Amino acid sequence: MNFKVPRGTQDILPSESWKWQQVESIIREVCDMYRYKEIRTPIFEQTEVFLRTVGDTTDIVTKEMYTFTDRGNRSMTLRPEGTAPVVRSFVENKMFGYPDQPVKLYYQGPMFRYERQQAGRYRQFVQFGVEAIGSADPAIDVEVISLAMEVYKRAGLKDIKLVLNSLGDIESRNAHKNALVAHFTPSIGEFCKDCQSRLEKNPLRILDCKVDHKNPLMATAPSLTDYLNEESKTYFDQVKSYLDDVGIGYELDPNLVRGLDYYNHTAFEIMSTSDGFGAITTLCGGGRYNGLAEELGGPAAPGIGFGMSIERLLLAMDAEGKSFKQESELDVYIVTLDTPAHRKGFKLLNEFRSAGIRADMDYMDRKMKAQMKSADRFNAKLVIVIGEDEVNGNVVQLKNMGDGSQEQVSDENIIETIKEQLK
RNA sequence: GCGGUUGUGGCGAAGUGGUUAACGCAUCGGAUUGUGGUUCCGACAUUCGAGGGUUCGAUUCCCUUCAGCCGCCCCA
Repeated sequence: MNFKVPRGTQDILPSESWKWQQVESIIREVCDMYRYKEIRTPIFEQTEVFLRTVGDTTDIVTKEMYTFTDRGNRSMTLRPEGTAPVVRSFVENKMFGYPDQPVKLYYQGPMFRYERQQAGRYRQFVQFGVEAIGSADPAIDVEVISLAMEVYKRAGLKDIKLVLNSLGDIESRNAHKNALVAHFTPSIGEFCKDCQSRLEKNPLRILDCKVDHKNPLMATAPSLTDYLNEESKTYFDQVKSYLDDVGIGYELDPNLVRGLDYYNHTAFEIMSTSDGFGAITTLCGGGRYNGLAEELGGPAAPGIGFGMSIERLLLAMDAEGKSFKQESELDVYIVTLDTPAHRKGFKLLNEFRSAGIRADMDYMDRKMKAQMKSADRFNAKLVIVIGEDEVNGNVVQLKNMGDGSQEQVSDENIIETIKEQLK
């Protein structure tokens, strides 16, 4: 029997995991800079949390959730996204009563969606996200966007663009939705079957259909922008001018729709424009969700946030030929020639590590030459050679791998000498 | 969920209905009895994703299944 990782999941091996750690430290630094604090919520929630918020007609809920019944006969779901759990926690822990408002949180961890895998899409993926809850200031929409852009900037990405839209408030959105349905219903038969189901589920999506885009009804369809009421329009204008103020460029896309029901007003995506990227170019998606806290049983608390996939960030870096630099793995590699030397080396090894020196040695009983090759492969700065003479003389040979120089050092002085050479 | 495509050693990659499954990289050993990144020599797949079938015989043909990749729906 051969075991494999479940479809759509992956092992992140040491050859990759160090890159993840680099991204994670960028995330921590940027969030610290913006004063966002980490929150860690469970990996599964009561199914109802997602049904009520994400929307029971959305694809996520209807066909992508990992839902199971636990032994207490409760319906649980592996989280498909991060916002609903965070807002659930906000309400449950009464964060609306915290003195420092808005509450600014970030999270990072695996999300689960049962989808067919393709480039940049997995069934378990890691999402980093941010939520600012409690403020309806358009400036904080821009703070959140700016935070995301800063992460990409520090990762070295250049080929990215911000795409922006306003979904308006509930009133505007419903007015527009009704107009769309009225516009398309008489002739929906001319459209593809995807569009026919979109008419029911999410009529806005008909507008960016790849199959029917040349249908004349598309050009004459009511635009969401025209249906924004005064308040929504004003809010959107303010977001745009704050973006201008901080010098973040954007592209307006009146057809930009998010796949979760809880969004209103600001909606945005950050996409890769790099060649050689697959069909999935969205690196980050987010928006405003006023009303979500109430939906989860809390007081009215406006919020905005985004989610970004670490996998896609790494993919975008590859597509742009960007890479983190790998540091030297080792300060010292200990080469030993026989059993007594191996024992002495092992003892020294432990002393080195206690002294804060990164050290390792051979455990495969390899010949000296092979041990030297290992030291080279690990990019060790120094090598210590121990043979019969060194054991008897209470000394070691200390070799600098950079310039090839070598000196004999007594056992008592070895740690001090190494630290000196590592400076 | 739908369509297309691929699956040979740690990695990359040839190949054929027939008895030894190229080659390259990596690894290990030796040339050099205690010193790395070069060179030379040697070793390294009872096995060709898994299961079944056809056949005297299949890694090569057929079926099923699993997985990867690309795309659709949708999304991070």
